[in-house]
Amino acid sequence: MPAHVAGRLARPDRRAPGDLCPIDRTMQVVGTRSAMLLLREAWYGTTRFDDFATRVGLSDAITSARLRELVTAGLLERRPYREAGQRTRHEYVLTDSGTDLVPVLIGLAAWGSKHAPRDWSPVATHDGCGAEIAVEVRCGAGHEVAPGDVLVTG
Amino acid sequence: MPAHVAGRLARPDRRAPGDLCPIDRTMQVVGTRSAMLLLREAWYGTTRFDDFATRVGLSDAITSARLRELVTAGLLERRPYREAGQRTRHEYVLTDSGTDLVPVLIGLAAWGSKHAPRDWSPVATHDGCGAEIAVEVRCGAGHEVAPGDVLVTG
DNA sequence: CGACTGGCTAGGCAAAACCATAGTCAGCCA
DNA sequence: TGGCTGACTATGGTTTTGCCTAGCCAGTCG
Repeated sequence: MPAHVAGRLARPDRRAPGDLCPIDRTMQVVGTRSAMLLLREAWYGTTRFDDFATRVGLSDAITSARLRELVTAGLLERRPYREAGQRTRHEYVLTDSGTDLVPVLIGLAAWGSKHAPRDWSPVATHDGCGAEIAVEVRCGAGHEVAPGDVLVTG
Repeated sequence: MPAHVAGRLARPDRRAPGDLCPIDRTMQVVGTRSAMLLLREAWYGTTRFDDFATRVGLSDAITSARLRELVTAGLLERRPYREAGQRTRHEYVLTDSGTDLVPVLIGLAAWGSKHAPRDWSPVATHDGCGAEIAVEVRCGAGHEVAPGDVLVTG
């Protein structure tokens, strides 16, 4: 069931103005495989340049470029740290803005586990409680909302 | 707060095997701007080729290629229809698999509205109830789960 | 002092994503 | 019969994404 659409978006043959769509705007920032996977790693707690490159399987050049983009876009913070007897280095950690994207990561993972299965997928559970987690669409009144029960007003 | 990671994924310097990550697998299918925006349109109820191309602002060539990919990946269904006095045409509609991706679309839209604002963004509400909608991460026991309270076992 | 390591930067190149223009094809309408 | 429309396909070109190799720089270890 499709959503219901009202307002400027309702005419089926009219192009939505370029920067009107927030999905589009988000995809301009994190719409590459490398950006999403680096964010996944940051969510997993990876902070060091080499670990990002190795664990995601990206070249140094792409890792460097993408991390810098994510920092300037405000999803990651680059901050100095010093281990004992080591010189100052930088670590990359998720900002609040980056953390706001975690539900999207979980949604992508859930879709992949269900619709593009392999021998095996990681499982995400509620730490402590132990129950499996999922993303849900809910309204402010607490109802669970099906994709067909959404009204998009533009 | 990062997630907690257990199992094979836990060693910080070990590359996850290529097809291990379901986020990666999903991004291989819908990881382009054009694919996401075409899915958005399908969710909005668009079904006709020209409307997809016009409303998303894509060239015919990309629209054609991407729609075909989404059909073969099982996210859209292409089916014939006939209007009165017209010849048979094809329409593209979301499958159950494609509908499973709607929470991701809503999550991307929510992030864009909050962190990449413009003059104006569309608003998604619960049709009928009228309250604004959001994506939430919840466990099977019904708890709302923060990104830092997730345990990923791989 | 030189080697090694972590964290990059630079150069060259292939593949994918995208655009613009133009053409095709089927059937209905005049 | 010839034109129009919806839905494509084809061609040529640019930009982005990514890989690989190589090099750099700072500080620590031998």
